[in-house]
Amino acid sequence: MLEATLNEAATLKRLLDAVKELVQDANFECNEGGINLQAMDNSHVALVAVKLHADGFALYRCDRPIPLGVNLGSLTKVLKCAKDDDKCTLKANDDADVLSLKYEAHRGDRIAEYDMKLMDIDADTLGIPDTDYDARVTMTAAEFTRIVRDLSSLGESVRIEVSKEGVRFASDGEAAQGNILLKQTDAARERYENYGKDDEGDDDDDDDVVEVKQEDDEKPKKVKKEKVKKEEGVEDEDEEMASGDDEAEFKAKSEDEEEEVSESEKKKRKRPAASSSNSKAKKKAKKAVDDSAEGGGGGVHIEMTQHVSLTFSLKYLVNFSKSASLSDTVQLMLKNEVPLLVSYTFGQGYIRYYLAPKIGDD
Amino acid sequence: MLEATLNEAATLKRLLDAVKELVQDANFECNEGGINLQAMDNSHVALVAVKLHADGFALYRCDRPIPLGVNLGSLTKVLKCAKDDDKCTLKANDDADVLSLKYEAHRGDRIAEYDMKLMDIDADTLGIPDTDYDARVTMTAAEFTRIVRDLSSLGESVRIEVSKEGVRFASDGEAAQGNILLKQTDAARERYENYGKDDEGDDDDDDDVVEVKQEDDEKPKKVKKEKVKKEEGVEDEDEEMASGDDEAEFKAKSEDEEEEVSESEKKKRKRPAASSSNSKAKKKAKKAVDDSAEGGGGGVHIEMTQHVSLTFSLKYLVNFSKSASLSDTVQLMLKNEVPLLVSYTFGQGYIRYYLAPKIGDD
DNA sequence: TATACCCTAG
DNA sequence: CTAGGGTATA
Repeated sequence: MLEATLNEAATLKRLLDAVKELVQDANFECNEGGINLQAMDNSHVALVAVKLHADGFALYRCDRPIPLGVNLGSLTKVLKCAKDDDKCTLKANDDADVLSLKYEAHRGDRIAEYDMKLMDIDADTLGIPDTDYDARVTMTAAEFTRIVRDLSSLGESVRIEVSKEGVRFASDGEAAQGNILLKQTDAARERYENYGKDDEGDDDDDDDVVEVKQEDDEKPKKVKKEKVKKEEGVEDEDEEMASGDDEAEFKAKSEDEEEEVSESEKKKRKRPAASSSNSKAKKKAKKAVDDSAEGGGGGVHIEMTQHVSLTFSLKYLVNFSKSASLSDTVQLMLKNEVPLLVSYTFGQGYIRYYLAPKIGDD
Repeated sequence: MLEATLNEAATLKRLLDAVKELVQDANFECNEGGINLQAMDNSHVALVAVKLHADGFALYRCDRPIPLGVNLGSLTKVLKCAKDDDKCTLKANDDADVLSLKYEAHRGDRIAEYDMKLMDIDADTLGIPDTDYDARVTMTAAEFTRIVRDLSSLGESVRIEVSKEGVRFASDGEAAQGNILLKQTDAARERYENYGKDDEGDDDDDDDVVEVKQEDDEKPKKVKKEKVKKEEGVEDEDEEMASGDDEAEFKAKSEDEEEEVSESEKKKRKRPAASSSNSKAKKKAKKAVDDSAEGGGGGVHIEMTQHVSLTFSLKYLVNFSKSASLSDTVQLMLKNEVPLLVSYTFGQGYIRYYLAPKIGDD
């Protein structure tokens, strides 16, 4: 028996927007910790992982783990019937053959109820590698969206290169080639210095992190050659990655293993959504965050242990960037030869995309 | 070697918006005076001429004339990657096989560079007839846009009729016929009395111009039967106009003749952008100009030596009217049997369209 | 498949 | 009022 109430149906709508193009069907794994979704796209090049913390719900109850096999197209249709600010209650029985959605206007004078058929989906629970990334790039979600959309009009793929100088996105196309360099700025560094840190749990206190300051390119301040650690809350089995023809692929485990809620996850859930990324508080947060910079808050914050350069399909990145509606900020985690992690964290949880690099590039 | 910097990439973007649908490829003729573009549409019914004055650029350097053969589709794509307020620098070597565009955010934390392949384009430099038009109609660009868009939903073509009464746009369609009469108003006359005059050069001092005042239809004030002169800054060879099946056509010269910077052009460039049509100053200019009229500044200003009535394809006019983003004001120059000139003048230069009339109409 | 127009959302 | 997404068309 699952019963979960979201104060804003918009959260779900926005989540689905980005995911539904990647995968058609997916299991919403519900347990006491919240709701998780993990799925690969059909070509096994991209993986999406969504987490909605139980305590992000106005009401949450899940007696025992239930996988809800959802056709995302159907769910999108049903969610379209909700107004953005409707209170939204999900209900499913243990046999999980139907998902009931109830939309209530906050004034209480309107109640809509929908029942959606569920399906059995082979649990392709993926092992998400627990990677020690070499670079973490934090920037505004809007800027990331803009960049990948711009470049996608030129070419198929983008090379992302992180150096002390900044991060460079470069694409080659028939008609033109282009590259965008985002420099690290003090404003961005201050803005994002602690972004995502309290999300991560144990290590990654600021001393371990390599701070690359823009102005003294040759002697970055706090270089301690530890890796930029991340992803403690995720199982790290099946680290090997099968290489496809052109792009590496994720390999499905096809086992019914629940992603258990780790200690760090629990810690994360205690965080009082302080990271300025709640959808409601968006404008205000953005404004507050841009104390020194105006309009969009340019510049990036970079933490890195070594120079990385990888090439990715822009089609996927454009898709990922749709999640900008969920958070003002996006983080890119990179390491040569391994999948890129694109992470949007919002008050209620996160959505993370993993994208295998194109091979034979850098 | 060309190097030219625009303070706002938006200028180029807007220029391209209107031109790219008319022609696919065109030469940007760069010389010390600035950048010129001249091209016919595929059917040779319309001709577009763009001028960007050298001193309208924040920085301009062109050692010797270079024709940049540009695929406008590609350039549009590349320009899409610029934010409207980006500083935009164009660079090309003398061999002109690549055009480099650099976009810099004004904050400086974002630099994008694009290289676009250039191509050799047969220089179809057109002889633009130096026409003594019989009527000059000055109106707000927005009103013109509105009119041609309205009428284009009714029919294929519009008859434009200029009389002392005003200017009438009339279209016949299957379902309905409609016509719009814009009367000359004192407000419009005052507003536009000197519009374009300092752009034009030698003659056209106000005494030579036929002022048609609306209120005393039967005895217009200063009728001196000189022609309304125009287009001194343009070569006037190949005046003959070949007539096509339905519409007259422009005839290409197919010679590599540079449009040289005439004396009147040079005078024009000294003009301190006083004509209230800089893209930046748009809202303010419009407001200042609307002292007596509200919302868009209705009414037209008409100068004419004789009644004209011509019919044009609305499709083209709708296309031309996209240039309204460049200037608040548009001028129509008409003379029976010869192409209409639709002219938008903005701080940086102008864009002019010539459209052959439909034959067998009036 | 790419482009243009329309519509909706911010 | 502008921009982005979707749809429809070429």
